Amino acid sequence: MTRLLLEELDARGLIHQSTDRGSLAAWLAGGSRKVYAGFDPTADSLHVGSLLPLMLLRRVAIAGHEPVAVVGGATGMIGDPSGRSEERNLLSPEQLAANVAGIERQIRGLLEPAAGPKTRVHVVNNGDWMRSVGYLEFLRDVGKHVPLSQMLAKDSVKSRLERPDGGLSYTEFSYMLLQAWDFVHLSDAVDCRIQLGGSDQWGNITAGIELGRRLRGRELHGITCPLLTKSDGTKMGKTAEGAIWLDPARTSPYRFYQYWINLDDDDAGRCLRRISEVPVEEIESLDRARAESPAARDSQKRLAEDLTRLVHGESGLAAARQATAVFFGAEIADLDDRQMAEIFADVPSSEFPRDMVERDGVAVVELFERTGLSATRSAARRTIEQGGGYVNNRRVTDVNHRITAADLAGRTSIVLRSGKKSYAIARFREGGAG
RNA sequence: GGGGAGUUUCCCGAGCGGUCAAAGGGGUCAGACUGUAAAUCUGAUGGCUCUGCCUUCGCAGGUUCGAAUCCUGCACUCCCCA
Repeated sequence: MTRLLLEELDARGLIHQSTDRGSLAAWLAGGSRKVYAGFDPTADSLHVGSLLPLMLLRRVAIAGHEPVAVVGGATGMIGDPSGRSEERNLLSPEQLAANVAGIERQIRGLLEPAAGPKTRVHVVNNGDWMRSVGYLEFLRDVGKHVPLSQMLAKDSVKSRLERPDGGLSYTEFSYMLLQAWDFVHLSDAVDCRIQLGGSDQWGNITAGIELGRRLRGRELHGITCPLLTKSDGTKMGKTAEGAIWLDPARTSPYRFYQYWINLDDDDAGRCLRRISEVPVEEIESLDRARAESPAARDSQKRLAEDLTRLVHGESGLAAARQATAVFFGAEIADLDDRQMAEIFADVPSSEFPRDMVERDGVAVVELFERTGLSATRSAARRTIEQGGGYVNNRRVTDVNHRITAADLAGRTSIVLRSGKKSYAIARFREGGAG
């Protein structure tokens, strides 16, 4: 067993609120304990926003306890109103099942490597125990023990009721009962007595603790961590292009890596502590380095490296780094088509017939226009005349240059670039469409 | 119903017979600088088979060697008086 869980969480600023610290520590000290956190199946992949609870569970595993990840196949039918300003849209059961499956896979992939040989990783779906519970039964066995006054007093409920457009359906209102019952169920089933969550989960967690006491006379514990927001006030993991996902098919390892690289200095420090596994001592020295020479971006690099390796593995990190080198000017040569495809996964590509590059080839300006990199040939000409046109990352100096087979990187492709960051791939295939 | 003002290139906005693809600003795109940031500076900004050619100034027609600029009609917008 490495560092004690609570000490580690403290050192990383991960504890916002918790139930009685003394009994929490005593319970954890008694052996390998189960600790749970829940995940909403709102999509078939988790995104950066879910990294915080996920990493909390990894820390649980690393500290020698057993993480219990609950995927909300049942609660996802309802939608958690906590931290939301509007009523959620309901997902179809099919969609939900697909989401649950995708998320379960991701969670296992991240948690299992963190667990020692004797530590079990539990990934469960609350749909499995909720489905068989009847409505009347639930009202008698659970609802009866939850005072309405307590439910109404929760911030998540109050804030919604106080809104002028005053929306909170009975369905969403009931959400906390389901989550409370999850907690009690887990304490019955696997003796799980601790729940982790973001600070917006406090109300749901305490509801479960309360229910455990009333129904079972059992002491349950809860810890919330501060919500991770960016210094500019926007949500973590959201960019202009959309959310940053953990699924490489949705967000390539390169873009994932770049997201962390581009973080503001303050955010980088906070993320290192809260979601990376970089040791605290190292983070402190990175803090100092950042204060002295922010331009080096050591913190961002370390953060990006740690998280990309964790989520996408060593090969994903290598791909992200290679792509970074290429995107920041490294000449493109000796890359096979497969590597090209990986690096340029996010780049729009167009296909052309092979004979276009035979003999005299095509004019660069035409290719810039046909790939959509430039709106018109005139625009392409201007870009090149001003020194902003690149072929395989080598600046094009002659506006009248023609692309021939000799210019191809790899067997079939060529990488065009306009300015610093607009890329397009042109592929020339035997019989390829124009 | 009466009187007046207007419609310009992505946007705002100058132009009022040739030197107008059309000032200036914004935006955008390149370049330099820089921390893969912000700011700043420089250049470009209708199209093309590009030292030239073609198409643009609400729409249609007319005057003229020549029209975004003048005339006629039409459409739309705005303002003032009833």
